[in-house]
Amino acid sequence: MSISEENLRVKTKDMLIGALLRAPAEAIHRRIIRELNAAGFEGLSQPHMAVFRYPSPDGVRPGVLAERAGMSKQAMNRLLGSLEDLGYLARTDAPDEGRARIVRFTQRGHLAYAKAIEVLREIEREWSGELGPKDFARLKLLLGRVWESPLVR
Amino acid sequence: MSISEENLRVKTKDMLIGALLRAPAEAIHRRIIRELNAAGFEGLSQPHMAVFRYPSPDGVRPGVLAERAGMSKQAMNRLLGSLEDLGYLARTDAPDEGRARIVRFTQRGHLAYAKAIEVLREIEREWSGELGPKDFARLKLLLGRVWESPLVR
DNA sequence: AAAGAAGGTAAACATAGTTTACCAACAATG
DNA sequence: CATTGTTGGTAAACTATGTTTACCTTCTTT
Repeated sequence: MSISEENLRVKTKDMLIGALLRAPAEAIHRRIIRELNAAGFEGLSQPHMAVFRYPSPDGVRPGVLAERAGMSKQAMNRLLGSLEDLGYLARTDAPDEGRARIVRFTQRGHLAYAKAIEVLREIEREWSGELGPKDFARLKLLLGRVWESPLVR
Repeated sequence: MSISEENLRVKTKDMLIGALLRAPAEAIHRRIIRELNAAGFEGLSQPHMAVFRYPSPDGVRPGVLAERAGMSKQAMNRLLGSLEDLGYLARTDAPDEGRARIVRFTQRGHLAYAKAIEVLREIEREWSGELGPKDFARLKLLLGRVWESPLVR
């Protein structure tokens, strides 16, 4: 190993939970966008992922999506307009609920969302191969416990 | 539990690794910015975190930081200019290395970075309390193995 | 010496978000 | 039952943050 490589190599032992979560989360994020585009779902970019993510936006009101994504209703509404133009979803009137609207996937939207899930499952297979199925299951279980706790709120 | 609450509640079992990593990573990210600002390190915002994160930018060239952050050298250079104006760092000439420059924390920069680490350690204590020390250690160990693997590249 | 590569910087531009402002539908209240 | 307030949504102006394009300086190569 060269001196520069040794200097660049990072010490996992010193790493705190922030970086340990951030790095793989970002890598996954980028990969999903890349593979969606490659699979013919063009036009989808980073910001759109605030909509195309768990839990599914299908059947949900715009304001709720804005809150989930931690952004203003106006910003979310623009994203929705953009995704509508790209043919992934439609905003329909909610019957009997005042001015409320409801976001619905189009056929194309359903396909794109399914593709994203497919990519994620492939990533899970890779991780499972690297860590071993038992340890990967453990990892998911632990992260699930974090999610269910008040820590993430 | 009301009907609407039940509908909103999310099923951890169904969650894929993307959401399981993303949600806590984002929560931690926001909290660090909030607590840094509250501790008197004002002006620091989301984009600055591309610099203020592991591994430390201290002693590193701007181009390397750009690559680490996955952004253009120009965008990084602006961030660095902003952080320089805020008094957190300085770009100094690198001796005997052509046009190269080196990023150095100021006193204030060192203090802010130390504060961020302190917040992270507090978060780790909280997680450790929630999961139990053993399971939290396991979680970090597993994430460390992911980091060391080619999965994150 | 000339050409090219590496590192950095600057300005124009595009994108994506917030702020401000407004409209429509329903609920509550006198 | 008219007025007021609340909720949900939308539009436009503004702000920030990033990329693209272009250029400068220093060092290396030929």
